[in-house]
Amino acid sequence: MLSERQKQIIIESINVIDALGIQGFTIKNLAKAINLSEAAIYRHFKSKTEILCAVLDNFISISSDFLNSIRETDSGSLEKIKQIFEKLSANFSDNPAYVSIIFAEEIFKSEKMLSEKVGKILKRNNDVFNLIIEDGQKNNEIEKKVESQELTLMVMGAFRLMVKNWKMSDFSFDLKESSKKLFISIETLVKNNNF
Amino acid sequence: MLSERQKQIIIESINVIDALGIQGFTIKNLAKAINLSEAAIYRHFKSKTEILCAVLDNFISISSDFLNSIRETDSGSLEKIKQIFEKLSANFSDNPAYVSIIFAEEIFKSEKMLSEKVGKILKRNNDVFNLIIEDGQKNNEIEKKVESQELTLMVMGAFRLMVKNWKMSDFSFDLKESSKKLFISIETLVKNNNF
DNA sequence: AATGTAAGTAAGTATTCACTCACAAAATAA
DNA sequence: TTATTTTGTGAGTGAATACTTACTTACATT
Repeated sequence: MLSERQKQIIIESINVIDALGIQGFTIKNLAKAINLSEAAIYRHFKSKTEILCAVLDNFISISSDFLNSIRETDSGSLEKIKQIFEKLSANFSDNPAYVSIIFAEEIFKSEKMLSEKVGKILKRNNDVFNLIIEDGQKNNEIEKKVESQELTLMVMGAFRLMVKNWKMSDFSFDLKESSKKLFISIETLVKNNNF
Repeated sequence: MLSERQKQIIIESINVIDALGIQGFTIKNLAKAINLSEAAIYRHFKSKTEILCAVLDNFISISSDFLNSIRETDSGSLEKIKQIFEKLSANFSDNPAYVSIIFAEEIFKSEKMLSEKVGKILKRNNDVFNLIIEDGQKNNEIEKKVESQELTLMVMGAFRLMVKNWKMSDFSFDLKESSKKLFISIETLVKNNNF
């Protein structure tokens, strides 16, 4: 289990990366953010790589719980996608620093173990959407003229690009509102009307 | 104008960033890739930031020419999108290292000027797609139930995610084929059938 | 042949990096 | 109280960083 100090280090690491980029993520800057000596950091993590690893594991565990809880509900496929959009946009609005971590896979290129972990996150998210959409097609809820993998690309891709635009614009629009609007558009396009 | 040596430095910079990430993009590694001394680099660029700046300018000029040439043709909107998809996927297939640069906006966080430049690239690409889609809606070629900005998010977002997946999978599938498939799916969904 | 210049280098500079170590204070256990 | 463990620190380490300096070489122009 993670100690309180370790959790704090993870949170501040995300903040430092968000503010200064991966090049600004140094032990010195991290220690300054926590108001601790550099040496003290090493009482809680044995290396910088281990900190980055913990940052990713933290994200994996949070999003796993969330995705599983949605998959288990007995709502329809479109309703599930709507819930994912709502939850994710709410989370990012509350904690914008997370965006830097989640959409900047290149950050973790330094270590093979880290970039593999990121690859798995991306693949798992893809699989979750794909399963939901496949179910929707079987239930005649979602358009069947287009393969589920292509629909997944559009749904995930559009959401990711929206979040990226939000960040690049310095969070100048309401992400939750945009997210709602995007979902309605997606629903309009992919809903099966021939049934 | 850029000298031959400067062009070489730009190309090798892209290769180094692609291979080692932004953290591995050091003057030492760059010099090694060109087989030149570190000091010699500074005969051609006065700083590392200036090299990164040249890398971005190089990309801007290439893609500007390309996007403008497509916008000027008198093909339909969907045909234009198809051409963009074809051209981009062909370019990435020929020069995979470029993907690292174009989809890794975080690389350029170190300097404000660089990150602004990246923001402008993203916005311009968005505007190009948006204009094409708006035209298509006016001509009753593209579905009007969904706003053009939302369609733009889906088209650009899906394409970007496809390229990202390609890279994360170590280029394990044929990008040009996937791109073709994605376009057909998009066409199926957004084509106006009520006219 | 003499001169100017572009393009190169070896060997530095100062600074920053991740990380270590000897030791001290504080919390916990006996 | 005393002993032990946990958590902290200041002052280092060697390696790496971007960049500079003093100097050399290759070559074109006069």
